[in-house]
Amino acid sequence: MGGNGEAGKRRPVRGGVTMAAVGRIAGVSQVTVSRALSDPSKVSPATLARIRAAIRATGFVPNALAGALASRRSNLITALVPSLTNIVYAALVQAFAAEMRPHGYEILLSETGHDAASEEALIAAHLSRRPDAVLLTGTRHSPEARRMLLAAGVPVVEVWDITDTPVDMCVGFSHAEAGRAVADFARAEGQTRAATITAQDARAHRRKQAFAARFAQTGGAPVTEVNCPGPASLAAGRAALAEALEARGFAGGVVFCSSDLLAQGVLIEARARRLSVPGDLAVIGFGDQDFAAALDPALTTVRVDRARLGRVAAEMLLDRLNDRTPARAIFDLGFEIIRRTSA
Amino acid sequence: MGGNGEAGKRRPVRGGVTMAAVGRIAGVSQVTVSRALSDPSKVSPATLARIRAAIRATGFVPNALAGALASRRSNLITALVPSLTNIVYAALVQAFAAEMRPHGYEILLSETGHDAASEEALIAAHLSRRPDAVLLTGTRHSPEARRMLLAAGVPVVEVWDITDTPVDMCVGFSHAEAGRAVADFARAEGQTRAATITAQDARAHRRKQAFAARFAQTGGAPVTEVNCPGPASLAAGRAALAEALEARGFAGGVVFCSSDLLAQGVLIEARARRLSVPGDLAVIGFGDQDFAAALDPALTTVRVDRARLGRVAAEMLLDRLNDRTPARAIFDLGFEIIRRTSA
DNA sequence: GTGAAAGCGCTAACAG
DNA sequence: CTGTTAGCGCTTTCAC
Repeated sequence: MGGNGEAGKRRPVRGGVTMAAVGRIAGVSQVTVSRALSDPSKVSPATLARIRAAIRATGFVPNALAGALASRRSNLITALVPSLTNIVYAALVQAFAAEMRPHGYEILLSETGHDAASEEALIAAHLSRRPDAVLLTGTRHSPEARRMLLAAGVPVVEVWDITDTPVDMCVGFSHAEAGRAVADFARAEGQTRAATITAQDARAHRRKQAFAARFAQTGGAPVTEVNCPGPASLAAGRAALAEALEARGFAGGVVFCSSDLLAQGVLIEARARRLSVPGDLAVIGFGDQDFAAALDPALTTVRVDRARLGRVAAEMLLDRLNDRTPARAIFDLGFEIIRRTSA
Repeated sequence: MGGNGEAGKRRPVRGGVTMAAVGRIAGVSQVTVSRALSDPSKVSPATLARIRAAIRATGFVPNALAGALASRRSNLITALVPSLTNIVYAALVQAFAAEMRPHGYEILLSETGHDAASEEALIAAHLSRRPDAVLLTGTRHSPEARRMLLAAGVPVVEVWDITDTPVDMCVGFSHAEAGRAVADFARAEGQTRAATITAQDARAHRRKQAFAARFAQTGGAPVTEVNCPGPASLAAGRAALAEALEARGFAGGVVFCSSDLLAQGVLIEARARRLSVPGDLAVIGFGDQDFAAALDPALTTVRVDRARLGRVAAEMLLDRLNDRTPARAIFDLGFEIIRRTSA
């Protein structure tokens, strides 16, 4: 006992103190309480003090639902990402939220799970909350989704990819360009044979396709393409390398993985097979995650500035929200190949 | 040009179609539209068809703000986690959201950043959205935070830790117990010297303290405690081992890390120093992340079923939301030491 | 500096 | 099966 825990208790009364109640206690009308909260300078110091005391005494927490309904501003930003457990998207959201919160915006976050069909339903669900802005991952959306977004009339930013025809604005980089750049890098290293290991992710597949096409076009051998069934993981990377080597006739060369995690799995599998890296196997990851540089051998990979991506997305939205015109509506953030020792 | 991109366009009219407008088109009153949406069986097939046609024609998206205000149900769950980029919390939220979404609940997510002060402000901000339930990480909250939560009168579940005095309900495990169990494990292995490497995290510190106390109490040497300044990372793990070895007089034995990531860093640093694992250095992680089993040597660690944690938290909340009494308000999920080869 | 009145777009009774 | 009447708790506008 003791404490106010009361574990297991039933739910008490809901919906608490109102501005009207606070006003009654402070001896003012409800509007004055509203003003005290939204713009204290419009209220005399004396009444302000009484109102604040009443707020403290009652534990008043304003009802943002009512406020949003009346003002037509929800201070809510809706965000849709493929996965929360993928560090790439988590870091992006983290940076985005950190930028938006100081401006009074809260983030309503949902996972789409790489599933195009569910995105539409989620967008509808989110729009029903009347967000002030929307953040989406990727630039491929159903026509109906686009229609709803346009009809909602709110700023929209699509991240992690770029397109000439965003719903509103976009910030990211060209995945096809990235794939080609890696192919050129590998060819320049003198690689003639290549394999790709790709997790289930639309953008990863675009990188892979561009890589394979360019690699072959520039004189490399046809690329061995291994697709992992689920999300990226160490184990999937190990299994994929084993498959490439044993079942797909890949005899060594460069391996381009769709994520650093996959690449780490490849590194581990290579060590288990006594293959030298980068001698027998040159390994290239994607994402430049924290651990990439600390691996042994250090992982050569493609860096995308995820935190900057989140910040830029936030800035674009804030520009629109404050009726400023964003410097650019289509922002190519680019990428960078980080050469370390694995390739 | 082309497409409906119109990148850079100004914001069009906000606040869209209302139920009243839909009703006007369908030749019914606004309430009938409401009924058609909430319980189609209460509307005749003929009018239902007309209403649906009108909804499609107008692109009507219901205003959940107004609905929540009127019904006093927001279908919103508020969740507060220390960090989104920490896989431990991300996985928990993922499982939790997956369980809640089919029941019509959306998740408003915020990061507290291990900062107790900001938690209070965030709780207030979240409560202003009138959530139907609240999920919090950890069981240590300011008195004011507890007061607000209690006053809100909504179900609350605290996760990732347990206490006898939850605000409402909790599900997790005892971090002190976990620390002691690891100490016992290490002592049983014949370890007499130990070091801890701990990231900045209140619960990690509780595990460490319990570990150190138990290790010494059972005859082990005083424990070398290294605290990392920031969040866990591979690099931090490497640096911490170096510090223990070079500056803190740790001469080998068992190393208990507050996360698998840190442990992986230790493994890498050990290899770089030509220390054998588990011979010179026995390494124990925490979390049993995906990669733990795939490392070489495979990492001995403490497993906590994060997905189950999320599911159980959701079930507890759903019980309350449906006026059922949860089977238990305090749920000890336990943990398990997974013995692999690193210790 | 303060208040009264009128909604925001919906749900919840209560009639018919 | 359908409509009418009241709000939900705020912000906005216009008075004083």
